[in-house]
Amino acid sequence: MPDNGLVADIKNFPQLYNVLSDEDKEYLLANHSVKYFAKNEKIYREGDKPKGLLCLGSGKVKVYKAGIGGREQIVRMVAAPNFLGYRALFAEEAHIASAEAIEDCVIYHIPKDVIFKLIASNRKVCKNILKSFAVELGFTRYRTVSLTQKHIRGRLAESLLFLRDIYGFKDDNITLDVQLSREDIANFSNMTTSNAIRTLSTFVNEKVIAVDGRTIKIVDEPKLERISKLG
Amino acid sequence: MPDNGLVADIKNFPQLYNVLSDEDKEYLLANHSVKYFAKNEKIYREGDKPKGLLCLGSGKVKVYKAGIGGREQIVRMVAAPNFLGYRALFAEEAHIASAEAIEDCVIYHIPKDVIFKLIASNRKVCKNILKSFAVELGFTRYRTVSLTQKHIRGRLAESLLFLRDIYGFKDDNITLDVQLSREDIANFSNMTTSNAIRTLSTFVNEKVIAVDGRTIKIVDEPKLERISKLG
DNA sequence: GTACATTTGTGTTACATAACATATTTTCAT
DNA sequence: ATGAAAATATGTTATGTAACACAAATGTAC
Repeated sequence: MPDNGLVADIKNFPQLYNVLSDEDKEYLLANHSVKYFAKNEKIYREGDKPKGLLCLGSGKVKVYKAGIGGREQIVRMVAAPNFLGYRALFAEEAHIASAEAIEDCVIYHIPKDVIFKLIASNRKVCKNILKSFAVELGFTRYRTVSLTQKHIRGRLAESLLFLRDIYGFKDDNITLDVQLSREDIANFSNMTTSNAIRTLSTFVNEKVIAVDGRTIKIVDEPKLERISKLG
Repeated sequence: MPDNGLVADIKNFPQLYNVLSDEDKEYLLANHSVKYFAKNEKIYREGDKPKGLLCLGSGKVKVYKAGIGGREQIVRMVAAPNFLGYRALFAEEAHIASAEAIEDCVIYHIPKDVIFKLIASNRKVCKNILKSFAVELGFTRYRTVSLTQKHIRGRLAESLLFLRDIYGFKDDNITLDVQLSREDIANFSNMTTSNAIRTLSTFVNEKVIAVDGRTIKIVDEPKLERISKLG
């Protein structure tokens, strides 16, 4: 059992469980499995065929694609609770990205036919999945524009703000509640690791952020927003 | 009436009409409207609230976002028949992109409550929309990686191949069945207009394509694929 | 505790591409 | 037809960032 404080129970996955009828709840409880993934463990790989719907119950996950020359691009950072790897399932294709735990994770696996039955019997399930898609497509399109058009400083600032939006702060309201390597930060911001390190240093010098190892504090949020906006 | 040879009838929109029960078909026929858009006419704008589901019955549409300094980025090229502007509807947000007809278009408009009723009463409608989302999210993620990582030649080659995939060839099996300005090609390929023009010229010199005004012929398809792959 | 691998940090160089300038051609309104 | 505006074409320069090289710090295995 991972020691992340959360009970490994699909009842804690509101997007799905909370909208079901009592009958469907029973059906779901009897027809899903719980899986644990350790930090750095791969959850699925590009090319794998999805066998069902994954729900991230607790932990954090990065979803990334191999680009030109093996350079990896992180296309999604996932916080719990959230659907995972569902694009390939509903497109009826193989996965076009890989997913890796960046913290110990609990994942609920719902077989393909089970989730399709639930979608058919419950309109809210369908609506929630549609909404997840719609929100994620919006995010992805937004990112396409900013990753291609913003300069390094703007891209990095934006990425830090996204990490804040996705994972939030620790109790001090300033420390990002996620630990990433410089390489991950670079792959999320479409830049080389060198440039991510260099630009983080610049931000520290400008007192926009504070860095201690992999711990990042956002010291001057308005300024970071400004850097992100300006591009 | 636009002279595009297609009958303006939602019965010709298979993703939706073909999967409905007789009862739902009647309901849909009685509860939708048909709209015509001339070439270059805006269909919706960033910030508009969607009032229903749009279905592109005939014609061609570009969907684009305003980027840094007003620089526009085409995020989707749409061929008929296809859903349009549905992301904002299901995300329950305003449009984050604009849509413009690049040819005369026929568009069916289905009010919000009508489409949600159809989704609730028919599992195939839901499945088709989920699939549209899944496919488009896949496309968008793929694009994010190639637009950020490929070099100019690779990006342009890939864009031309996407136009082939989306709109196909004319009867000669070589001429792309879509007419775009150099600026649109640039905005679809994430480069300046100058560089789009320059690189198209290079491709012509290398006998990969042939250009006559806005008409583009793909002369050496394998070579174009190679340029796209290499990046 | 030492050796080794990995991650982080910094300076330098090379290069792709945006920005700019300008010319030419096409389109369109009158 | 004619002038104005828009689109297309091409050369030059400036600049941001990747690539490379290397050093220091940190983590890990034995």
